[in-house]
Amino acid sequence: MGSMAVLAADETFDTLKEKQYEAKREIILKAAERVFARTSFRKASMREIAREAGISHATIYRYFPDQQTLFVEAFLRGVQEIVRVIDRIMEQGREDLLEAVAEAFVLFLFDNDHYFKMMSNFMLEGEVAPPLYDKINTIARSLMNRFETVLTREGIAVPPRVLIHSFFSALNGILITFHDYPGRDRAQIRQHVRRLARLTAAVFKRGGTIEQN
Amino acid sequence: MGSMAVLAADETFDTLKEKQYEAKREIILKAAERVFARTSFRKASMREIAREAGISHATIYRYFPDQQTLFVEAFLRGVQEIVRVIDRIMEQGREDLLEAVAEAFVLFLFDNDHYFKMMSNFMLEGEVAPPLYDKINTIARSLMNRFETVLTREGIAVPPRVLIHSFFSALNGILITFHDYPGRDRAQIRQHVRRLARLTAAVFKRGGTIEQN
DNA sequence: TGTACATCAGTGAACGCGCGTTCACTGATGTAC
DNA sequence: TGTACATCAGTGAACGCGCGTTCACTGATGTAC
Repeated sequence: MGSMAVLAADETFDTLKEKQYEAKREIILKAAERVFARTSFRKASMREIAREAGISHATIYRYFPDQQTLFVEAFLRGVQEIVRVIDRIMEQGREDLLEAVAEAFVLFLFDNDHYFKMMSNFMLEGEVAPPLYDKINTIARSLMNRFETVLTREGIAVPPRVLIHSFFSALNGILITFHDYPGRDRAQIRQHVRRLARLTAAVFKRGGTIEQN
Repeated sequence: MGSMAVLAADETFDTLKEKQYEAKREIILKAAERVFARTSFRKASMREIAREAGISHATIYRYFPDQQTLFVEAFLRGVQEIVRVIDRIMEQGREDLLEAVAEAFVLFLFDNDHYFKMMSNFMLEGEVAPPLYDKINTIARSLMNRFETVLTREGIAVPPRVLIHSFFSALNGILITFHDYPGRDRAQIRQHVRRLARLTAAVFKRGGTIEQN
């Protein structure tokens, strides 16, 4: 809607048509995300996504060649947001920067846990086309660059790549390990995950200056 | 075969029959594990497991009520081994105990990576019957107890539960994050995972004495 | 020892389901004259 | 302005597949007399 209200000066029928095409893709992607969030991405079927978008399931194939492409695109859209979230935190220049970044990272993926599930799935099953692979890696790398920046600010002079990897891994591990902590409700788990992320950050701050072995 | 060769003194036809029944279950479970290892547990079908065991797929249902039960039982058998592996290391009483334990844990799950996949799946999808849940938790808890013991030996007096959780998470995270490190072959990834595990152990040793925040 | 019967492990065929994807068609919109 | 035609987004129905599970049956083995 919003994108249609304002027309650029050089708008032509063709560019408008293109925009409409994009807008429709967008609608399908959003519908997919809603279905992922509601159930699990593993159970999300083309039929249900279509129902959510208010169209026939056959229509989806006018906009996406197949299911995998649709899923991957939805995933990438969402997960890129995380870099923006972290950048916002880094601009604040707070005392407990590493803790804050760790917390933000972990809570984002906890609150949007279908992204984390999809990520885990891609990482574990690993049957993804190379271009997707590259995109995922680009995101991962830009995350790790940010971790590196913060760790450096924390006084760990040029932390070795392996240390960044360990830290990144540790945060991912919290999410997978406590995703379904038994006997606790979601709010409690969230709190626990938050605490673990901050603790992990503190541990790496303290213990991060390591001689190679 | 081996189990049939020696008969106990009080063997009866009934106990023998029972043993045969158990032996057949065992054969199916082993076949399942082989199929998991060869492909992915997600693609393992009842038909393929039956083929691997040299029986009809209908026969499996004489020994297991359904697929989920079979999978879970195969998983539990395998994954319990990890506690034994770690105990063996702890008995050695070496200098770098925490590193060695971390390495053993991570390499076991790397080399038997279908267990890790199944574990992740159970944790993430979380639709498992309560009794299974209890068993998984029992294993997880006994692992964490061992980590606690080692961390204590390392001089971290009574490490708080959250610290153990963080450490355990960190190791799991290494496995999921670098499961499919792009552009490296399996041997290289194994080496990297090993290094990360040892580094993580070192970081937690150094940075583990933390005031609560 | 021999015979009729019962049991039950093992099985191939079939059921039923949900799914991703394709097909053949419709009808609204745009285009040419 | 009106008419014949072309395009193409959108669709319901149908295809084909693989799967978990069940069914009805077989035939080997054990049991009773």
